[in-house]
Amino acid sequence: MSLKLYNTLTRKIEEFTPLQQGKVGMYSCGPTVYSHPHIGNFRSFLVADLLKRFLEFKGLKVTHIMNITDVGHLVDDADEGADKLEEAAKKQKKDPLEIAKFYTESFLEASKLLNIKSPDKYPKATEHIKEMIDMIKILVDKGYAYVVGNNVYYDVTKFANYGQLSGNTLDDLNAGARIEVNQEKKNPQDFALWKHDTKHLQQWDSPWGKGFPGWHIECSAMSSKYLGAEFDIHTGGEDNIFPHHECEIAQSEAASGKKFVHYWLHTHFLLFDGEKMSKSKGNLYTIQELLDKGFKKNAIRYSLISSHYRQNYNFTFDGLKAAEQAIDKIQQCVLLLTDLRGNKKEGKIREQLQKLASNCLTEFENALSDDLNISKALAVCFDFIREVNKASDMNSAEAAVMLDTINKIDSVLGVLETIDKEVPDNIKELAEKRKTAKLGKYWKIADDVRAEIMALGWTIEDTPDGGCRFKRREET
RNA sequence: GGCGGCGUAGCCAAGCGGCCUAAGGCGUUGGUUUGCAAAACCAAUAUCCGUGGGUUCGAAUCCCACCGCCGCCUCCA
Repeated sequence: MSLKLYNTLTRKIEEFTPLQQGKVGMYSCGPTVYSHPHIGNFRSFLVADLLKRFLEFKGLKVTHIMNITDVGHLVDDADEGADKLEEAAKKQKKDPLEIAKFYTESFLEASKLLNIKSPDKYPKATEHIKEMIDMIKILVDKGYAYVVGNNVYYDVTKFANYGQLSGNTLDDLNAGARIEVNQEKKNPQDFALWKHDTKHLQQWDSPWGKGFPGWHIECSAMSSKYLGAEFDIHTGGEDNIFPHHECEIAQSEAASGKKFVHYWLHTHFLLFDGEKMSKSKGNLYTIQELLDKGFKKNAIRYSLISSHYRQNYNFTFDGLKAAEQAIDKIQQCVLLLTDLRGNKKEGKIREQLQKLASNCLTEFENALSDDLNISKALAVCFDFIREVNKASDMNSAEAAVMLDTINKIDSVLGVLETIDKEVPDNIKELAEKRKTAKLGKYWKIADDVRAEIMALGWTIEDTPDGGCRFKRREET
């Protein structure tokens, strides 16, 4: 089944056709590294990860780029004031790059915990100033941008399609203007490509004097450098639609004369307990804070990807607990299958089971092909698991097929732990002790030993064949 | 003010005109299994999809009105 995606640009669900057969170029707006990223940021990054993994599941070769913004966007409006990185730098009395480095590491660490596949490149804004300047020069040469003193602005009236992505018209924007008009600009909506400000800590030389780049140009410059002027997919949070992505389109298409991005995907905001997350409400949790509360990292991942990306998902602690249980259910099935596969029970793969597995994968793919219908995909997964649990008479070849199916599903979901087979000797000894007690029907002793094993952080479960299975109650 | 979305069981959440006497997960209750557990399996947990109208042979799904909630509109993923 072909992939269908909702394209913000056309406001329609469209069939996805890559520019080059079998290959996909994908750009995701990454973090601005001035603070620890929170779960809301990560929902957007996880949606990009889910999409990328699914494209790969379908056999496409994905080139994925995610920028790291280490030169700040401006705090107030696009024209005045300090930028966020600079503010953090001043507050902490540190160099902006030091701040950026610190939070970049925090971001990368959390990404790793959430099992986000590393993009092919994480380009940094400060390492692409030259590319940005080159693009600004082109825009000035072509007449889309104008220079006023040491500043360069983009003239939005020169770009006919300005507003196409967000649905804003210049008239609407004029009417709703909430900020004071900068006298230098020809039109209130014109945005800065290059700014001069002697107070700014980060400054670079340019044809227009010392200054720093505007806050949209980096994505235009870096995406074209790594993916070409025209590419397939661009992802980001819903708030990026305007002005950021609108301005990106204006810059990129004006500079190259080509269509910029074919499919725009925007993840809606996460709510926490039904409310918008914000600093003032104190509900902007970071990954580390949730781990500190005892939640598991894959439960966080599961929770954040388990609802549709174009829906405001309501994130709750209860939801996180439910996610832990759901993952356990899959994990438990993997344990069962691993045992069955190792049982050396010979036999052919029964047609009925072969079909169960292949149907599961087909339906899973169909579900996600429908604009990433993850709820449906998870339902397929759990239906499959129920059937597998019922077929406990499987031979090892059959178990291997089922295991393979779950692993393929998890190549997209990315929530399973690799099963740690290393059971410590002391746990094994206790298990032996319990077994002996059980054989002698000394139930009290057997139960005490089980409690002891529990206290050591392991769970012991008896299997029907008289053996037992260990599970470590994982720390996060 | 402009634009957009949502309201489905105790909770989360699919379904978007007939296969719905409404998926799936979590939770709860009962049962099977077990020495007891755990896990698993079975069954029950919405006769109905915010409210009121309408269209239709047929609506959770389309239209209208109303109520409630939420998001975006140059800080934000």
